[in-house]
Amino acid sequence: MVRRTKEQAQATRTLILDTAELVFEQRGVSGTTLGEIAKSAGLTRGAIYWHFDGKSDLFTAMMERVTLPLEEVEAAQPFKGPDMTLTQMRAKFLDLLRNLTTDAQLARVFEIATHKVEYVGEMSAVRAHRLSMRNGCVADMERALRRSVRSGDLPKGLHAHSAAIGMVALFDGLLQNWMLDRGGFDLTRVGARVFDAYVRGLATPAQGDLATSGRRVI
Amino acid sequence: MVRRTKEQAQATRTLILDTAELVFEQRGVSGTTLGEIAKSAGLTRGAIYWHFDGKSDLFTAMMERVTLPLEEVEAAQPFKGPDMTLTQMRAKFLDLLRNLTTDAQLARVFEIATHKVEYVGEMSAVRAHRLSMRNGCVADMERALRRSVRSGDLPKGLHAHSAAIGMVALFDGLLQNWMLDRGGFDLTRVGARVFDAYVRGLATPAQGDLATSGRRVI
DNA sequence: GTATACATACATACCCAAATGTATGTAAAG
DNA sequence: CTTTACATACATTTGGGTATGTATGTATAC
Repeated sequence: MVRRTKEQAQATRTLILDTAELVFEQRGVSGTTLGEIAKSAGLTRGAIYWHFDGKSDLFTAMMERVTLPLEEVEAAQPFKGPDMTLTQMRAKFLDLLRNLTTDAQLARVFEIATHKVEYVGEMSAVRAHRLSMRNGCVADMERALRRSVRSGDLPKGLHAHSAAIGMVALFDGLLQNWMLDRGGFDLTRVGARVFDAYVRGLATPAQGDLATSGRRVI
Repeated sequence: MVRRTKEQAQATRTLILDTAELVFEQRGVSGTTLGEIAKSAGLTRGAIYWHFDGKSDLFTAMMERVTLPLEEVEAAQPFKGPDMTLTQMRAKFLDLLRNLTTDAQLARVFEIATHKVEYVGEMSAVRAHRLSMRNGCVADMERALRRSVRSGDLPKGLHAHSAAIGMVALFDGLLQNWMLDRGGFDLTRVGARVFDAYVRGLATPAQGDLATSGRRVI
């Protein structure tokens, strides 16, 4: 049997991408050969080379299948992003956490992007992508914080940039730690608690500089 | 010239480890060949195979050269670790951040361990190691938090486990984000601010459950 | 003190499995 | 009849492991 219909061919392409996800996760990107993916999918390398230019192209396609939809959602709300409130940012982040625990594919690809690929050569794009995402999040968060300062919900003296960096680091860290040991804790629940604690801390003015004055912090 | 003295041989071994660090960082662990390392060090693969069993052994030795000293420091204070106060934990974490910005070798190895190796096969040990480190940190932090609760510095209702997870995630996230773009921000300064903000948040009791009751957080 | 014997610290050379890329075959879809 | 969607076959490269060569350090005997 050869030559399938267009729908069948599309199904084959999807099968290759799905299989690549699984094998990449198990053996790492540089550790898996196209032959492994093909065999695991019940195909030959010929099929893969027909649909993709090579491993790098396959990897990119696999990544974009997940990241592009996420970014389209972002792009679909051109004016909301930069103008989100803290509460909206909170909801957005918690949604992301919830999605990670719900959507197995998202978790798999995230796992690959963080622990199963080396940020080097052609794969450096992943790093650049992560960095630009982070920078965007920090910028959005910083705007949201400044907005809260203007509205009086956060104190005037707040160092919005540092606070934003910390907020994003907090979520990224939670996310990374959870990926290190899925099921180790309830990502969404802890995420909410920790977000709220941090924001309460931002809302509480630092009395003197306890830390640097040599006194006990707590 | 061949057969060096023991000191020269030790120097060669160190040279190989140093070179491996640089090449691993540039090309990724699985992307570098022993030939590359040898050539870059002005040696041949024979020298590497004399000192190490292979790439995996070389990698392990390179990691342990950095991690073992760190853990010995830890082990040297057998009773302090579990009994640290929050302030001591703060100092410890901030020291780590400071070291990362100061010690180029530490930063290089950390970069390799986080972005230049795939957590798969023999390299899974790195992941396991990171996880056990994190779990230890969370446990220590949780004890420190409970201690602060007992001393009245933190409120009774504090969910110490979640708070500890958040604290560790906060630092890990900062660290990761800083590694993504070194020089992007002042790691130590932001780290201190963010730690203090988070602790202030823990010290501030949540009034009602603002978040889950549908009201605005801030 | 010197000769001998062996271990050490590499360099060189060879072999082999595996992975990539490509070229070609082929049967059905359009 | 041409193109598509693969499978098959082949050529080339590459890296890892290992075996071997070799010059020197070092210990011991005498």
